[in-house]
Amino acid sequence: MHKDKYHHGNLREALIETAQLIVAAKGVEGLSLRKVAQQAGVSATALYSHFKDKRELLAVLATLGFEQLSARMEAKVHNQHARVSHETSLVELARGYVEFSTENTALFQLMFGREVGGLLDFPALVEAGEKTYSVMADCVAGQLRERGSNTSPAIAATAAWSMVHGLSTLINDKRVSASSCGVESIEELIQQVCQALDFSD
Amino acid sequence: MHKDKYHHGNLREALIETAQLIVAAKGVEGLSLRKVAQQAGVSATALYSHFKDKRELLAVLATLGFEQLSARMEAKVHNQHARVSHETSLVELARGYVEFSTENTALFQLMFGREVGGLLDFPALVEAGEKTYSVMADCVAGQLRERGSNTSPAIAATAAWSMVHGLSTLINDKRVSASSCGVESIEELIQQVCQALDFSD
DNA sequence: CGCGAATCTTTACACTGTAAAGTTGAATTT
DNA sequence: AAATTCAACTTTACAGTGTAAAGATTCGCG
Repeated sequence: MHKDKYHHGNLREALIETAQLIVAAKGVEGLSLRKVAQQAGVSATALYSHFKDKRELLAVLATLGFEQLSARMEAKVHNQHARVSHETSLVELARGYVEFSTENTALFQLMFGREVGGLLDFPALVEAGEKTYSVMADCVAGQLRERGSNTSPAIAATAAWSMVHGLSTLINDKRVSASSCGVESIEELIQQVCQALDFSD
Repeated sequence: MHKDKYHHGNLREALIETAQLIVAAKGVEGLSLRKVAQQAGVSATALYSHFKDKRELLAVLATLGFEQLSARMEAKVHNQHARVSHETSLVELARGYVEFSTENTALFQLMFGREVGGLLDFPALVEAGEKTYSVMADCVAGQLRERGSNTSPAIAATAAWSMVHGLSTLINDKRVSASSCGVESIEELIQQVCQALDFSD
């Protein structure tokens, strides 16, 4: 396919893929530039021709993560009417969010972790994050409209995002589980918690 | 006071204090054992007489953080009736939580960050985390009782914690702010968001 | 073809956590 | 009181990290 282009191939993409694999397998702290380089079959510092920093590589990974997350949530919301239940689309969106965070624990931690906190000087990353927010905000706004609520959409969106994000974090940190809440599954937990938020059906 | 005990003084406490200062000043990634040692006026590896690992030192910091956080929330809840407003104690508790997270950003990140995620094998840390949870759970349960709600206390506590924790995280990551939600202050934001949770007055 | 520039390698350095062995001095035993 | 033990601390050492600097290679363009 896309082999041996200029010098060795299109390194940049290869490095990103390798980095993604390492993060998924060993977590963020298991990612060293030298391992990425070695696993991509290239010299230790070759990376610096394509990325300014380790930070920049991480920023790219985080950006891709946000894009994945947005796509996941949108898919959930749009496919929602094909499902059995009469549940709210926010519940489905929340499921997408939580699922993403548990299926991609390390990436999720990277996206919201300390390293990215200081990475807000990467425009693409900021944009991807805002896109994620807007998916959530649109969903919430639609729901408010449907039920003729007069709550501020901005507040409601923030409340929803806070709750979904907090729940994801706490579940991943094993501080909360289905059994600790007396329900059968994470899916049910999400639905119940959304109900407490007064946003379910 | 407590100077020059055995060999050099009570190193353990001194190291902890130094580490706390460094974390507060430079963040978790700014903390290296060698800096701690140097700043405490001791050899680079002296630390290993009192801590097995860097992880263990971090676990201690996180534990102290949770204890601080619990105390802060409890104080807020108990002093609540002395305040002007007729607000719910959960709102006050949430303010305590968010305030703590913004006044101790780095520590908060440490407590819920990746390094601590893998630190659940420290019993004291686990216990301190559960204590924090129980403060929140008690507050929520009391409130449910007051208003004769039939929501499950476990679910309500999880919902409340999720929201408060998520909100803290998002504010600290600068993904949310008072102005982005169209309100004047963080205090007001918290109150509004709690209201959306259907837990305010 | 030749030249410039991008890509990649080599080498080097300061810094990290921590293992291992030596040193010290206080506490306990005899 | 002298000897011994043992925890606290230092020294030295090593492998691994990010990254700066300078050299080598090969691509694209004039």
